[in-house]
Amino acid sequence: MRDIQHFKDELKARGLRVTQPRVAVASILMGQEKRRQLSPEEVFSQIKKTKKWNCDQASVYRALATFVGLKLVNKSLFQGEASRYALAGAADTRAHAHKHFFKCRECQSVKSFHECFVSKKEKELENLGYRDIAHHLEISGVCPNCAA
Amino acid sequence: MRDIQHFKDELKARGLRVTQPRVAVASILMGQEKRRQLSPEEVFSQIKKTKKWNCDQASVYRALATFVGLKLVNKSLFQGEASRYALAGAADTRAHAHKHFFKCRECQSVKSFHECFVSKKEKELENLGYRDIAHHLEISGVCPNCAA
DNA sequence: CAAGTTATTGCAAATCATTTGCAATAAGTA
DNA sequence: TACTTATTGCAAATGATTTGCAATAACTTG
Repeated sequence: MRDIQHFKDELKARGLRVTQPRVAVASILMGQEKRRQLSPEEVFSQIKKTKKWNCDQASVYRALATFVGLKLVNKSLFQGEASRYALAGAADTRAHAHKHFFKCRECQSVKSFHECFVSKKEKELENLGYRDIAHHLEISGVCPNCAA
Repeated sequence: MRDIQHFKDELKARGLRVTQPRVAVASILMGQEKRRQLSPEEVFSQIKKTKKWNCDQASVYRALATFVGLKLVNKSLFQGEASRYALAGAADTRAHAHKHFFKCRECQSVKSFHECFVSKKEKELENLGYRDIAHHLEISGVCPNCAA
């Protein structure tokens, strides 16, 4: 699960090619501590640092989109900011793959909640016939530190 | 509350000027049926239709931002789309001012929930010392109609 | 109500994240 | 090893939103 091989297998399983940019993006995300979320720009610059080949931003965007499609990577958005990506949970812990974040408008610190406030509603909707439900939640404010 | 005068009063109360773009933006939003959400572009083109003066997009954006700051207008986002704005609830029904939406990826129809799934969590955070908490939630998927 | 002050505007140009067209390239296949 | 085509790198385009700035119009005050 935490192995690059998993990514390769998933790609092949869908008939997608295991390419240099995809492998690089996957490794970068895997290399983050506690699944830190990275922006495409951050991923890109980390790849450039290795100088293994002449990678392009567009390819990073494409690779990230591909992985999101494969549900191997989660995308989060904070209003007015670049999107951020992080490894999705292991396939067998899908329930915990989804997290929400609080972001402090002062110090930019991020606190994450390991619970999903919407899942209950999503199940309701599914029972009503809704399909392929996805959601994005962003919470912001001023953290206790900065409020003081 | 549903009167343009309310907007004017709020502006004055904060030492902001009652200007042509602001009044126009407020009226447009008030003119929507069931608080339909409009994009800045939609607001702008409606203003242009009146041809009352030579209004600029930038002024619309600024007016909307101003009203959001005054909490007279709510802003919603759907990933990858322009932001959308609608009148906030009346001041005395603040609790219901906040809504969430489900958007169908096929037919683009929007269903709104008159409940907030996050308010409970927000209260918790407030008790922990967090301040000025705000959030944005977007739910998307395929509605029963399109799923069929 | 006229003159003065300055918040706001219209306009144009700039950002910024993200996307796209396309010819060149490299991954998977036969 | 040659072939087919998905994917890339590059460059340019998008599209929403923002910003600098001089001109203007809202308030304030005398």
